[in-house]
Amino acid sequence: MGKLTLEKIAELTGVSRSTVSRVINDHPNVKSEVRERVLKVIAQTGYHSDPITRLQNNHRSNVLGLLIPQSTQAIFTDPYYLHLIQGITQTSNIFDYSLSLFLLHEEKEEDKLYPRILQNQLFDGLITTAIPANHPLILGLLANNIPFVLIGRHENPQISFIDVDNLGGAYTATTHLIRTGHQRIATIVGNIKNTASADRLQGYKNALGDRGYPIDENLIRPGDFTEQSGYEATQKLLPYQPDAIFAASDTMALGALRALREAKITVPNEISVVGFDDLPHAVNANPALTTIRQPVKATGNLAVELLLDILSNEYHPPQRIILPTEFVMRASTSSKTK
Amino acid sequence: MGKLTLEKIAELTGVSRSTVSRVINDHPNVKSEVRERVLKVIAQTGYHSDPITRLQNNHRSNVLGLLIPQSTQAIFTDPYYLHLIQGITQTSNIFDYSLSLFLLHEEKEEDKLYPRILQNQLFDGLITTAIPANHPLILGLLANNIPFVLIGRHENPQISFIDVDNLGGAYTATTHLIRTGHQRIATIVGNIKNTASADRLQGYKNALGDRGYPIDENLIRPGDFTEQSGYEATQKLLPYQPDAIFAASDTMALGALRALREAKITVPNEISVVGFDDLPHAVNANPALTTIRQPVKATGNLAVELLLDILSNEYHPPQRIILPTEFVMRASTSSKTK
DNA sequence: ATGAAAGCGCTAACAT
DNA sequence: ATGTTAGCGCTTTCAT
Repeated sequence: MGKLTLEKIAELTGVSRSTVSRVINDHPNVKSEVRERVLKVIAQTGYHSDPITRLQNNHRSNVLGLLIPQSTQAIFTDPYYLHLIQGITQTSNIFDYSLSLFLLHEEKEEDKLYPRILQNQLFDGLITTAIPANHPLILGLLANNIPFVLIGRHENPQISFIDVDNLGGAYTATTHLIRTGHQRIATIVGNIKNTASADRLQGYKNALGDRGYPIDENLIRPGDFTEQSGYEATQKLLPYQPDAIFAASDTMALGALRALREAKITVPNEISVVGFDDLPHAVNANPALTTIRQPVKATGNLAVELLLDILSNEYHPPQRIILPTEFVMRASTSSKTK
Repeated sequence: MGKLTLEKIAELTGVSRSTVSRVINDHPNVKSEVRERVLKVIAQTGYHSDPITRLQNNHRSNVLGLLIPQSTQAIFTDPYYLHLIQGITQTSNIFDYSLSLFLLHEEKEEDKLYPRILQNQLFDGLITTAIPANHPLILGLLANNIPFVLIGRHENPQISFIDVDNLGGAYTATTHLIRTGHQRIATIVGNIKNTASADRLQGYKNALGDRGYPIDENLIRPGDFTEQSGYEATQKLLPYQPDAIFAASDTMALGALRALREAKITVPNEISVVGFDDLPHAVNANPALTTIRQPVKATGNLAVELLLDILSNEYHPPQRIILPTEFVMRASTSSKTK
């Protein structure tokens, strides 16, 4: 038996290919009686139109791509991504899109993957994260007219993105530390390729500046969002005697707590620690972490909705969405003002 | 300017479409001088053949699908999958295939995803894990002639799979415990949907049986590969006074250690503990875990190679690959025979 | 409302 | 070695 094609269905129903095609695509111009007949034959035969040909003609695959430009190792060990991906997966499935996660074993494989992503039109739109501004992939996506949304802000006004208020969150955290009487507030910065890191650092600086506090470069240490980097940064901070540490992620804050524990420095009595994210491990930390909560899963949900919105509209002005953060006070901070 | 097509390239070069097509597909029958000219024009224009049309004609997308029928939550918190996926990603990239991971937010979304996977011919072959025998997806893959390999053995002789010697590994672990004088050897079983769990349990039983030891159902406890399940299973085992516990995964063994620590039972003096996997957290455990090492990453590597082999051969008898395990002795077991 | 026919961009069988 | 032609399965004008 030959493959079941639109043509066969047409033959069996006694109509033309065009009519069958119209039925499949929900075109209005089909007499309902004819539509019924066609649908019945389709059901009986178990016909499915060839997805590749449909893709060729309709430019719709019902697949969304997700690219996180990090090694799988880095992605899978970062609870932020876990939650983000969950949000993205959830909403994709709700809207009947498959999600396809492109994975890199090592970051340097980017060079091979990106051209493939740009060429392969096997997904309808792409979600991507943490890409440096003016990264070639971004330019390629724009040049090839591939619909995409970024997670993380971007200067380019043509680009739709969704981000959280990193600046405001960091500002709030730092201000709280100032208000509660801390004098030497240090910060551990995240991966600098990430705009979120830059924003959190800027929020920290703004808060200090607005209150007339000096910005001491010795109290600013680089990290890369890993626990280990928080640990090491803290060790390097200790000689400068900070009385508070604002870490740009909970995971790094956990590293800070470990370093302080080893140095026999009590938290929050001697040093207050604030994190960022409020992922589940923040509340399980010892002491439970004061942190800035960002809506990670909602970010993923909204990224998909935004992308689908772009896909469904012929005309789509770029959208820039910034989600708010919340300050969550737990046990790792105390007041020095009494 | 219109879209760059094969036809345009032909025109610009002064040859026919067929010739250009032959150049692109590395057909032998092209005079090398002509080939050069065509390639030059292609390079100059930046032409890329339409991937969708190529897919339609060649049935090759250079994309491999990966489906792990678990929630993203379960996948991302299981170090086994992390390593497996790394292996798969690595080899895919080496062979210039993109890897596309299909994700489920909740397991019940399977019903929606599977039909899409079966229809969408957007990948050349699929790798899948831990699927119960005669799962509808398996039947669908067979019925639709979609090339796939399973990670984990399967009865059906048409199916190619790659697995590790779970039976032998469990047998070795249990035999070692017997040889070192343990009398009441308990086991914590993994997720029963998984053939690996069944095999490890069977290996345990075989070892006991072969040495004339009784099989005591009280010493066999179900788990689901999570740390928590190992913890709970151990608590339920304690009343039956085991002197050794063989856990079907390191993660569950870690849970066992935690339960024993809380119960003030010393390992390995009072109870010996053996895990399975030898993922990095095994050696970092306290005490370091005696375990059965399985080559997780190699499993992923080989799964891809096997799949690519199937894709490249017109005739491909199903292959069944079983990788060996190794017994790794560390500090969580001791001898009772002195 | 329906059908005929052209077209999508490519491959491959068939000529020469 | 190269060109001509048909064909893939569908959508979409353009007729009627």
